[in-house]
Amino acid sequence: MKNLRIDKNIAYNVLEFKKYQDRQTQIIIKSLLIYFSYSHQIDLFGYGVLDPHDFAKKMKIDKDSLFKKHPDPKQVKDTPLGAKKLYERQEVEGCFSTARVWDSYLENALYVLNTFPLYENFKGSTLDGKYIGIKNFILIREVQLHFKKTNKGRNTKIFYKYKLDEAFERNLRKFFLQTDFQKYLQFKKNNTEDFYLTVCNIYQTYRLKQINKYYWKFEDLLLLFNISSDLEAKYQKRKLNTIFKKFTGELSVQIKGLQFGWEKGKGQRWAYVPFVTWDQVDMSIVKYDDNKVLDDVFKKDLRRNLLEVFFNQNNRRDALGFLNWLLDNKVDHQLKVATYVSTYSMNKKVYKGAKPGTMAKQFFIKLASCQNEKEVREYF
DNA sequence: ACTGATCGCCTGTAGGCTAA
DNA sequence: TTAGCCTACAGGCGATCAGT
Repeated sequence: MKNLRIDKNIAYNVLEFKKYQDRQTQIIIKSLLIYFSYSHQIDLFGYGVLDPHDFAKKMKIDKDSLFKKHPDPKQVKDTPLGAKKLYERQEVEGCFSTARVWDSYLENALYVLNTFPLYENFKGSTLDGKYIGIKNFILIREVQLHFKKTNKGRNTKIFYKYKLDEAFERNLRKFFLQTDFQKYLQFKKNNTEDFYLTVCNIYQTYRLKQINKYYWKFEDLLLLFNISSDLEAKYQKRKLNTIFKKFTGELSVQIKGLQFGWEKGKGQRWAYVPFVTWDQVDMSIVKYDDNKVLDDVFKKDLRRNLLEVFFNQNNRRDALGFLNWLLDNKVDHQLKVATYVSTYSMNKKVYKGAKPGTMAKQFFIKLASCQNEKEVREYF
């Protein structure tokens, strides 16, 4: 799993996540969003299933810390009933009822994600004046807790299902940031994953504009790395330098010529304005990379949409059935072409100038000529 | 077989000191 | 101020053992 596409909002708003209670909760929330993006990308049969054990393993989180009881769950804080009544109800009705208190670290994180929107400030102007505003966006719409008895009724296995917000899902398709999942996990170990996302975001956004330098505010970086504001400035700078050093070492392959440095601000005695630069990238390479990624996105999108159609026609979701259905051009041909065309139109920015209907027909003819699953995978 | 608890090792980090 | 070196300490992780 090399390339992971995530919603750019996550990178633009890394500092926003700091408002979510404690560090552990922030880690879980961010990991959930990454995990959702990851699942959305790879899982053809993805219904938004969250198995806590798999989640912990993939995201390298200690599973005990997920099930541990949160000292100050948001649901308890929010209730007008008071904590005592809330827990009494759970006691009476059982924890597998609507009276359940979502008070483990994981469930609290899910609760927070579902009830606590991110905000974005914006400004604009009209003919006769200016305005500023705040808008919110939420990332998941719905969370369900599923439970079933296992081990002859002795244990209860739980897992969750979630529904992503439409806008979030759309962003995963169109407005995304490319990251390296392994690198993300690696930086998470040192609590520098936020900065990793930020750097990726800056690089990918600015290189398109042919800009190869970006300045930060010193204070913002301190906040990002949880560096105490009481510390003497030179020590703060030293900490930042050790982090910079690590990043240049780790990312020299991905970002050619990556370098961090300091400049003097206006009238400052010492250099305290941090910046990052990288080698200017040839635009033709950028375009080629982008097209490759977008083509990949389109195909995944198409696969997902075709699967929906297959499900609606046959009311089952088995992989083999789907494959056979795909390869047989006699079945639902019109539907398949229509699906191709509608998926295409959602991605049309990339493919403008071509005729989707013709492309669709050619696509399915070539698909039908595949001999086995391996060939299908290579082509599609 | 599966789960939970504990222990100790290892790694990464903070912070002090010094030389340049 | 910066860079390098050193030490003390905390948190993460795997190994091991005990209980169901």
